[in-house]
Amino acid sequence: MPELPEVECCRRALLPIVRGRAIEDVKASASKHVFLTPPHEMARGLRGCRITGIDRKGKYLLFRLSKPSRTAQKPPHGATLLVHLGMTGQLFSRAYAPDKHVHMTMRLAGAKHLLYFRDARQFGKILLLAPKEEASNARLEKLGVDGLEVRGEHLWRETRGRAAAIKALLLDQSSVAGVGNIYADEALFAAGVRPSRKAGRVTRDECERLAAAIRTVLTRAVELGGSSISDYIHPDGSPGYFQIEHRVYGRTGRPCVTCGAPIKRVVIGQRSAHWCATCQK
DNA sequence: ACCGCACCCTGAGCGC
DNA sequence: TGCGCTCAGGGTGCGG
Repeated sequence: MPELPEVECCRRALLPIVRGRAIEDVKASASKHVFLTPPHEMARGLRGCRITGIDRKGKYLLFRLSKPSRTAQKPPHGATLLVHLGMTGQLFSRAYAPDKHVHMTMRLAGAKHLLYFRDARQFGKILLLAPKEEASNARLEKLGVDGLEVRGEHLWRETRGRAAAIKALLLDQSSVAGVGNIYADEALFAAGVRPSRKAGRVTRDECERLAAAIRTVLTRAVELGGSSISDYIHPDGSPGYFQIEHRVYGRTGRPCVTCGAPIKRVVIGQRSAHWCATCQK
């Protein structure tokens, strides 16, 4: 499911459902792939915590937790539940009959439905961070500038001297965090830059256009609720609509919306890249 | 430091 | 129906 817009939509939809609620019970599967914190430890650590908020960093969701202290003082607990949705991860809270792909179920005090984490391919990750671990967490530490805030100057610095394709660099979360395959293709089209261009050959002017395109595309996608292709749906089960505005992604062979030439597809960095040979230089 | 590739896992869709 | 193949929005880790 998840690039930045889908993760952000998930965050916004879940926030009013979970904020302020206590976690009464947790059920965890035995998946070694999904649980970076062992399931037992995860369940034990979460039980009794209150969810105070949800932040997002790139494609990660950070559930902020506090634990009522038995001693009268109340220093913030500060633990964080880190969730990455991978390719097929879903977080949702609605009437649902769990199947074999559900890896974690949380019962929240006073909530209408259970909160589910489901992931068929198990590329998603769940991790519990102790209060002081977030700052030193390698996964979070390596994330670059968030896609919604990327500037041309940043892209210019990141791309200098780089021989890899610009698309490969956009997919690298340590340069720009949150951009994935769909939005990289869409942003490159909007900026008129071929995905295969060596990053180091992208001009200063194009870096400005590309950064602006990334921000615009991501912002618009968030407004439309993300792209619902394959199995991405909102926490309440409703779809997003940005796929209607895809101009190159998934449109191989169909006419370019600008010039009519057939959209091409090539593989870059083990991922398919979609682009227009006329409009993108 | 950087780059390209193999790999992790399951399901859907296609041609035969 | 079933088989074998390709494809899928993610990231990590390795050798060169």
